[in-house]
Amino acid sequence: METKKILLVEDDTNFGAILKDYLIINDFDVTLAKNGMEGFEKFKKDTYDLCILDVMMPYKDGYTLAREIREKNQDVPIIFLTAKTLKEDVLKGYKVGADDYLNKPFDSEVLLMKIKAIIQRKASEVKPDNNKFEFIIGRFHLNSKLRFLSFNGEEPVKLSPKECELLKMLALHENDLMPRELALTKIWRDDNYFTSRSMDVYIAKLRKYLKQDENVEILNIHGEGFRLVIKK
Amino acid sequence: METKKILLVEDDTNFGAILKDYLIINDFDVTLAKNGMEGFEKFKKDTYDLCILDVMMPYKDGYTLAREIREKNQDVPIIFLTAKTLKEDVLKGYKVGADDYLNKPFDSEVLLMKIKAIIQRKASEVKPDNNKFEFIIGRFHLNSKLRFLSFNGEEPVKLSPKECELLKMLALHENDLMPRELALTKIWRDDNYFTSRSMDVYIAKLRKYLKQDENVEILNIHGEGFRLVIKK
DNA sequence: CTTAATGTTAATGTTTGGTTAATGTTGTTT
DNA sequence: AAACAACATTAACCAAACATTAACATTAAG
Repeated sequence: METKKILLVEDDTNFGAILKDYLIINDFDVTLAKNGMEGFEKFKKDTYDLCILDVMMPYKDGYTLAREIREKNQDVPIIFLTAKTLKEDVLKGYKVGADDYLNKPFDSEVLLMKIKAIIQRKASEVKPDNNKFEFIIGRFHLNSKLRFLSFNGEEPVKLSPKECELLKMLALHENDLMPRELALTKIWRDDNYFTSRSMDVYIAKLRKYLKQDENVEILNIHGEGFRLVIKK
Repeated sequence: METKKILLVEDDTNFGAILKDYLIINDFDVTLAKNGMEGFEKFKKDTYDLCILDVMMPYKDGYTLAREIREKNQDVPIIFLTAKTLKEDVLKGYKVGADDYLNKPFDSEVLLMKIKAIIQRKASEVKPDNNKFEFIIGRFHLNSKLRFLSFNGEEPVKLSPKECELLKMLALHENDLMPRELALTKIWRDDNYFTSRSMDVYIAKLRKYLKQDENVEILNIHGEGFRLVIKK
């Protein structure tokens, strides 16, 4: 399974760092934010599989942050950490859309268990939503579930995961701009010089496949992204 | 929503009765059992939407009961109630296939919240037909109840439990992707490096059986899962 | 012009899968 | 309680698939 990204928002710097390290050791990709403000900024900049929020924080508490996150994204799982055991708080947390609730001090293994359970659960829920997997691209036919690309109904070629996701994303923006940044944050889940170059390599690969059909091509929009054009 | 049936297994008669009444007031149809034995009997006799099991019980503890229930039914949600907070117990519970874990004393509203969340979640999960147990796979015939696999109507071979479940799951996704993760979470109830390798070993075993029929094969979709293809 | 962005191919690095065999585990028989 | 049978997991080794990085060429934009 690919490494999952976790946004951890915790104002206790010490505790936050320890928890972050523990999660990293357990194969998660963890981003730590020290308060609600920072947490929200980081949330907007990237795509996370899970958010772990401390409830009691200065400036912006966990509930408020959770509500903001929910506005942007109804699906990311949220786990609250809290020292309080008041049931009103627990209920409030669930109301805001929490997936789970942990009282401090908690056992790290239990947290790990819950994280795995929640991520797994979400994975199976998201599937039906993600169910568009057949695309017509000129005389090509893409099946992004089986990662098959066939030309003119011929024997299909197999695409690699990245090739496939990228082509799918281009197809979703057919004849329109597919921003570079979008592909990088959604597919590469990271936006830097190297992932960007890696993406260019994949564009080249896709062009090679697609050149069979002279009416299909991937154009670059300098500094912005790419455009899959399909002439008719 | 129609009334949901809950099986409540709790040896403390007093507490059990109170909890039962509370749940009935909240529109659930509750069956109370006083111990693991009785709980299992009642489970077999009816179909429940949820099981709430006390962990500490005489004769048959909650874990053992959960395991027996899981053998019969991989899908019913199970919630454990326990006075113990030992992490080993919590982990053990999750391993047996628990959906949640509540420490006594717990707040009844919180329990209600969890029950609703869990029932809703299960309802939204797509259910492949679980009662089906006869499959035609090319010239093979699989009976997943008896765990028999026969070729061309010849004398059947006996499959091990894991071989059988895996083949069944592949057959349920005939010619389509059977995600790795699905098999791991449903059959192995755990998704890690070792269970994943274990699954690969079983794929190899199945391929050995299936190679008698040149029109049947198990293909890999790198990083995603497997595909049982049946050429016609 | 000059710089930053992109195009492309090849080389290098990393992860996943295929397979067989050895080792654990569990429950049953002697 | 030793031996076994049936099954499951782990180890080990290899190959294939995939992804990233490097290197160099080309192009767009100010």
